[in-house]
Amino acid sequence: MDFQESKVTVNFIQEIIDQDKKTNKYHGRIHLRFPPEPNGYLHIGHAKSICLNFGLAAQNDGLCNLRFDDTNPSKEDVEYIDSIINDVRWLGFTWDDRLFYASDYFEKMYDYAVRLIKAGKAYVCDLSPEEIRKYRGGFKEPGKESPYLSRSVEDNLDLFKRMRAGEFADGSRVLRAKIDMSSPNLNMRDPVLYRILRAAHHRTGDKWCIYPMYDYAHPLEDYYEKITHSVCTLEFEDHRPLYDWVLNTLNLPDPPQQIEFARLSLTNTVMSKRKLRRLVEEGYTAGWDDPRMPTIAGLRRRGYTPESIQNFCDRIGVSKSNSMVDVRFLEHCIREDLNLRVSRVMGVLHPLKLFIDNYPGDMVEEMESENNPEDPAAGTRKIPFSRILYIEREDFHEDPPKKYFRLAPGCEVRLKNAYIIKCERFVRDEKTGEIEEVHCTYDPESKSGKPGAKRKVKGTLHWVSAGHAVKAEVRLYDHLLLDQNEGIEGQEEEKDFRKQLNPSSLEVLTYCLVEPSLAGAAPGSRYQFMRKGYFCVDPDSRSDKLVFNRIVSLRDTWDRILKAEKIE
RNA sequence: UGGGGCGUAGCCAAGCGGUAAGGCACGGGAAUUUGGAUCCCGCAUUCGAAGGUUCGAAUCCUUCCGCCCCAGCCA
Repeated sequence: MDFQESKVTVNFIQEIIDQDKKTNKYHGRIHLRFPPEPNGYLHIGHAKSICLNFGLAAQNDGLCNLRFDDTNPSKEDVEYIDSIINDVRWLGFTWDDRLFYASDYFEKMYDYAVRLIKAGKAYVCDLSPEEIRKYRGGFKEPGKESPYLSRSVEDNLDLFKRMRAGEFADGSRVLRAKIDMSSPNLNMRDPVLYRILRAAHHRTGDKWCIYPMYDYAHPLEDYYEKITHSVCTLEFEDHRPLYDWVLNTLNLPDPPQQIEFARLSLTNTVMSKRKLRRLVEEGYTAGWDDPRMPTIAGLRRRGYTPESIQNFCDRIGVSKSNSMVDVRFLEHCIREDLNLRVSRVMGVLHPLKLFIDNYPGDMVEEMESENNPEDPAAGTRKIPFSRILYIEREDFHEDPPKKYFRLAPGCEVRLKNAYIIKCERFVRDEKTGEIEEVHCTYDPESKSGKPGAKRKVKGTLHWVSAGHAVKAEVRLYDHLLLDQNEGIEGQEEEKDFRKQLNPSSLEVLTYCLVEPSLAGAAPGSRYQFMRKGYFCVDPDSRSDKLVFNRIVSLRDTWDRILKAEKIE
């Protein structure tokens, strides 16, 4: 009997859903939403939320909406709407016709505010922003009631209508909830529901000059869309009583419930919008889609697959404890994915010329190579081999360190899918002292596939044929931050942020040589450069100038041995 | 020292009164025409700490300690 591996992930939110299904809360319906504010680009932290919400919906036969929480026109822009839609779709999620905007509900929300006023639960307050702050009190002192608290319903109705009509200046009045100025939860001290803000909205234009605040708008948006489980991040925990207050005070049936989880933090990575913006605006990175950025756009350009990101998000788990996930786990996820699906090719990043002195100068052989040892169906291809080759500079050592099993004088090594060669001598540039050429002889009997190839040789090198190789630029990326920890959000000094930046997060290699099968490789296509890592053709790539991004290196045991010895 | 949360290995994270899953990282080994992938093996006598309840506690109770969030007309 063949059990289908169930893909249901259980976390504390799923447990709540299970319970709600059992009690038939919401009549068995499960409906979630991903509600970004269109004020920036999506990043891997948003991906966690996207995968959570859409994933929970999918595994519960529910639905998940995409909704723009566009209640603050002064910070928002259509540019972001487009990028967010594109990114969520790229990640692999669909919302059918359920793309919504909070701004579509402005009229309804206004009516509900009128209801609150009529119920004596909201009032227009003329206090200035500074006065409101003073009246709010502090953590230890209770707040004071607004002098405008006891305005009549009629006056409030009139004033609110005139706020909407544009009779008052920005900031001169607000609509406030009438709750409790002495609440230990500052969010309940008569929070602002509506403010006057003359800013052109990207969707409603100048139709409105008052805009609802998040705490008032969000529960209503959820209610209008018949959301059942409103998942958000931990910092909104304190707002939940207010979320519930709005719904309960308006006496709305089947009120959605807010559930909070911990946002994602990644080691060696910046995640706050503010810092991401600084990276772009101060020119540390080339833009929002710079392959070093943890934005969806950056990861996409870097070469990450949507599947690997989804898998990562599914596997890190969901909880309420602030956590810092090791970025190496993300790297593991992309390696794991690409290992199975991507073709192996040979590319030399730091070329060193190698002559096979006993190989005929006019001969070219086509060497057969498996495209992917993990996937026989990927087939094979031919790679030209000739007398003059290039190998990786680090694959030759005139005086090899111990445990080194690559090329060195007098030593034998195998050229992948070709011959076993022996190093006879090398040529050094007199002026620079740099090694310019390595001369070898080959064993004609050792051609790959032939019986003579069966000999044990300690190392295998990748190579390209000098006369056939294609030039390429390769961009190597490293973590944005040197530190494992991002640093406490908002606490660190400006200069500390700069100090944390990795000065060598980008290394551009302008003269690399790749095998000829890569000529004309399309932007977005991914390969494994054998022994080096996974690479993706950048959009900057042209047919006459290939450009590759290194997605992630291969695990490098040799590198670890070297580092371990350095420490000893 | 007001309120709301959170503490299980280096990092995530299961666990829901019956004797510490899994993954990443790390270490060792096998095999290998990628020092990749794969495969084995190891990696918490203990769950922030101390008391208590219980035959039995990471799970229940008490106290303490540590960390995070909140005083926008941002979300």
